[in-house]
Amino acid sequence: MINMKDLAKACGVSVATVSRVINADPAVKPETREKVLAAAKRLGFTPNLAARSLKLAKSRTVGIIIPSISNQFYYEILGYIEAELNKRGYHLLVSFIQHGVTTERDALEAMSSARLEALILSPRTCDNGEYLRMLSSQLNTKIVQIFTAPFEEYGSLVVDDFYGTYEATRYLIEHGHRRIMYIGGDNRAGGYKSALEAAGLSYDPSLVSLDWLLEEDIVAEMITSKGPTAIIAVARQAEVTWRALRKLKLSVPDDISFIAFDDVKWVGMFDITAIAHPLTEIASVLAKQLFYAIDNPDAPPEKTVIKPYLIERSSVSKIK
Amino acid sequence: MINMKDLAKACGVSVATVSRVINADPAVKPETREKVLAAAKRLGFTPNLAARSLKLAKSRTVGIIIPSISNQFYYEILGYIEAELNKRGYHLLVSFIQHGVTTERDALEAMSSARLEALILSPRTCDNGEYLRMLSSQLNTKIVQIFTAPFEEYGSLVVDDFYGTYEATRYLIEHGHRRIMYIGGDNRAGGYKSALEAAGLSYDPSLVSLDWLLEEDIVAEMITSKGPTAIIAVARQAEVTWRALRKLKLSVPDDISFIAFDDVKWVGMFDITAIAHPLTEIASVLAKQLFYAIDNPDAPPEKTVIKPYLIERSSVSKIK
DNA sequence: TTGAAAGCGCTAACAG
DNA sequence: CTGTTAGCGCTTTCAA
Repeated sequence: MINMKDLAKACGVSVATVSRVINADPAVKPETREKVLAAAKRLGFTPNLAARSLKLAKSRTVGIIIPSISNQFYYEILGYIEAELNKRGYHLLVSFIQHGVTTERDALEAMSSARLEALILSPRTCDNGEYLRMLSSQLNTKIVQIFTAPFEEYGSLVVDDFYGTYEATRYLIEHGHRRIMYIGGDNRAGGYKSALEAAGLSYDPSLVSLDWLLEEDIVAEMITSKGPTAIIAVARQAEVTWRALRKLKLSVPDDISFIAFDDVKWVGMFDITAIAHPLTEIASVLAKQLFYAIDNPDAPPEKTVIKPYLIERSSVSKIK
Repeated sequence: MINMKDLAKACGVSVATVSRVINADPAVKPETREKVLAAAKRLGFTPNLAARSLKLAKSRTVGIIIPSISNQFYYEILGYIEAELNKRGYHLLVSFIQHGVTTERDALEAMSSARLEALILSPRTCDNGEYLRMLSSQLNTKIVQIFTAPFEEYGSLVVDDFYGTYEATRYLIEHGHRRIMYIGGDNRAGGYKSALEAAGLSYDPSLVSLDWLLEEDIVAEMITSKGPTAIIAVARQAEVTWRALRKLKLSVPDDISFIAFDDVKWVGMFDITAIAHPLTEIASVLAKQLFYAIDNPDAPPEKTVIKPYLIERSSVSKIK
């Protein structure tokens, strides 16, 4: 591969000059610039990232660790982020957590040799705090937590789950529902309770399941025994619940109303009212936050909370 | 950040020895190895990828360019591939093509400075042939085409679409269907025709649409006017067709049978019989092919064709 | 406006 | 078994 030395020779200038041209240093005589640029194009010169990284101690690379769950969003965000990075000449290094195959720690270790300028991840726990601290302090990698943010000391971008569940519940109440079942995580249950309270309804714990590994049959059983008029179900549980509804041959929204938290493809295909994450907003805020952190190494970490919103479709009926 | 020199000093050995230990060179006295390894762990040493890449003229990095369409598969494959790369200490650099934002060319240019050892992509056309040739010859990047393979000269891994459509058609015929509609791309239409012929049925062009940008209403119109007993629809068209069926209030499989080409999430949720790509197989073959090409730079490019398979669900009825 | 030269962290001869 | 050393391609200071 052709390098700066070759290019310099071909142009009859020094490597220093070539470097200046490639890096758009204005202190180069226009004619020289033209000459070098032309030769670079003709010879197909591409600067060697490794050499540059080594010299500058900066990789122009951002890493992202994708957890096995919540795939959907990550994927959609990925493309957007990469486009933003691209604009600034940055690269995107991706690492996955695969249940039973790779852990977050593996991903972190894999990433660390790349001397990332920033790292996007969704830490489930504080387990790798020490490692992250090392990345952050030793390698100067800016950490941005997304969706989940167990660490106080790093930047974060999370969705207001409380608000989302609150909205879903409020919407159902507004439509006349009183016996509303909630099947989801603990973190979002608060919004459910809160909306009930706000409407002067009592909270019935038997209408709530916080079990993450819930099975179809159990949900079906819960539905038959408790007889809710509406259900809010989150993420994977939404899928399980939907299957349960089909198994029970309950028609939505005639027999029962349904709201899914997380507007994924199948939810739309079934015309299910959903709480959605504004993905492009998330991605754009993420990109902004990322570069801000990179450009201002000493600024305190930014923390953003983004509100989800309800997409009204046809899975909720009005009860008089 | 701590480097080999620091580590060497801390252990009272030379950088060469440290390098040997880090690279698992067996020619190091066990005690020395232990000492270095312990210090490396204690001090949190991570080899600098940039320096190594520069020195070895190898990046231990594989790139993948993700086209805006056919997202689903890419995403599922991504995680798998990355796991394989990880096992060998390789990294995965990802670039996206975004309609109206980034072109394949942009992605290629972004990637080229990373000195990839291999590049996975789905070239739609031969447009960037020259650039790929440069990557391949100058940077020694091994090119692997996936799903589409317009270039003869590089390795490829494609799915036998002909076979998939053939199987779907055969399956429907076996179930007694005679008026089968096909809505999909030109490339897969052959299998449809072929299966009809094999069954002694005549090919009716009015039952076929090869329009990639088909609209729901047009499909609905086609269905009403032609009255097929079964439909095979591909990828995005499957979605459009499904919506059309719902709009027509046709019940599947009672009123009409349906097979989707590409087993994506929603297809499963609707319990639709589908032609599926064996994603884990694709990913594992891809990984194998990738490393084979990297490890054997002079071997001729491998070309693999993978057969899709039919997942029997409940969207096809038997006609007597 | 340009060039010479040092050095980023690592690997791999080569020498011992 | 271990150390010395050159050099990968680039940026940047200093000097001209």
